This record gives sequence, structure tokens and C-alpha cells, in this order.
Amino acid sequence: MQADIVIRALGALAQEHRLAAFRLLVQAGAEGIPAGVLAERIGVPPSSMSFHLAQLAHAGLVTQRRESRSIIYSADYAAMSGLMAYLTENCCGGVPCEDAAACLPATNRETV
Amino acid sequence: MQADIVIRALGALAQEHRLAAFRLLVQAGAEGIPAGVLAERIGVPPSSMSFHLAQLAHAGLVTQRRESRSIIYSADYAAMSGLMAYLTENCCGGVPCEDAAACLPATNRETV
DNA sequence: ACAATAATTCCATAATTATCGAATCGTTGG
DNA sequence: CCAACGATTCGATAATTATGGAATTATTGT
Repeated sequence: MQADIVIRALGALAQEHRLAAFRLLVQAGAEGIPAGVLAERIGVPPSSMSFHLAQLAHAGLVTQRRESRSIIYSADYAAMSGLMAYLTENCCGGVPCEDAAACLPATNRETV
Repeated sequence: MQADIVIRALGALAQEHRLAAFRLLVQAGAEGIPAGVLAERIGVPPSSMSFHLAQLAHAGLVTQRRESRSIIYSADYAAMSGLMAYLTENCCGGVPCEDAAACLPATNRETV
């Protein structure tokens, strides 16, 4: 995972409505949620929701599928965990962490 | 952890230079890195670095301490793991995840 | 006290991002 | 085929964020 896509993903999540949408999708699981339902639950007009969902999709955080008239969005769990791994990569630079709990995803840390 | 601070943290990380700085700090561990060294390594003028470090500090992602003339920054691991926990909170809404690996920090999931 | 060093604040400018109404594009049922 | 529905794209405006030079604030050694 390269910095470029990570920045896009972080930027996508760093917005009130998009963060709310993503969390709803994370909780919804594989079933997903249609765009219109997201717009209604979050309280933004459809055109704004589309804009935000496009950002999330462009960052690879969500996938979409058409089902009849609706377009259904789902969270991409792999992208999310890749993002977290990137943030903690090589945490503490090999030195045993005092609070090892913080280095949770433990990408490069065999020492714990 | 509330949405407000999470958005600030994500926004702080969603920028090339700040992400680079934060990762250097994560790898540096408790020892930390002086502002000037960060500016030089990342290749931005001191005033820009100050601006970015202030953003990270305001988001609670880094702490700072003075040591003689230098101000030394360190990553706040607790804030980082709190951030990740927020993103995966109530992942898959109780339904057993197909790819459970993605729900790593496993905040609310006793079912796995 | 002074010069040098490390960092920050201030400020104007540039660039990016968000908002939402109106128009448009697929899909379905009658 | 057409009216209705769900969603997206377009476009103009508003708001936020990034940049970096110059001035300012701490700190140290002589």
C-alpha cells in the first residue's frame, strides 16, 4: 500500500458525513446499504451523498453494486485494515514498545 | 472517543507531509524527533513544518517537549489506537465476519 | 549583554474541498 | 412507450486548508 492511496483514504474519512456513512457501512457488513438510505439516515441531499460516496469509492474504501434501481454500497474491510497497517508500520522501529498494546496490528513486529 | 476528534485526527493524517512526519515519529518511538530534523528530512521550510506539527498536536496525535533549544515531538500511540478502534467499532454489526481478519482491533466483537 | 540557533506566529496568496439545486442517466412497472 | 423512481453529473458559490517569507519568541554559549 502506497502513501498516495493512504492519503486519499484518510482524506475520505476525515469528513463528518463520510465518516458517518463509512461507519454505517462497516456495521452493515456484506449486505450493504443503498445510496438513498444513507442520504436519508445521514441527513444530506442525494447529490451531496453521491459526491461523498464517490470520494469513498475513489479511495477504495467502499464498493458498489447495482440492484434494480438502487446502488448498494458496502465497506471494503481489506482496504480498512490495510490503512491501519500502514499507520503502524514498523512501529517503534524495532525497539520493544513500552505500551505494546498500541502497536496492535503489529505488521513488522516479531519482537512482541 | 467522539467523532469530532476522530475527524480532526484523520484530517491531520490526510496530508502528504503530515503523514510522513507522523510515520517517522511512530518509528522513532518514545525518543521522538526535533521539529527542525523533521522539516529537513521531509523537505519543507520550518514555518510549514510548524504549521503541520500544530495540526497533529491539535488532533492529539503527537506530544511535544522542550529540550534545550529544540522542541521534540513524539507520536501518541494511545491516540492512534483509539482512532483505529473507532473506525472498526461494532464491525459487521454482530454478524460473524466472513473475513474476520479485517476486524482486527475487535472492539465490540466477542463473537469471534 | 550579544550573537547564534531552534522554533513559532503572522500574513497574504494559492489551492483544494464542500454544498446543493437543476438537469441528466439507468431501471422498472403498467 | 412513458411516468416514476433512484442515483449521478454539472456548475456556480462558499468554505476550508496549504504555502512560505518575514518578523518574533525562547534558549544557550561566550
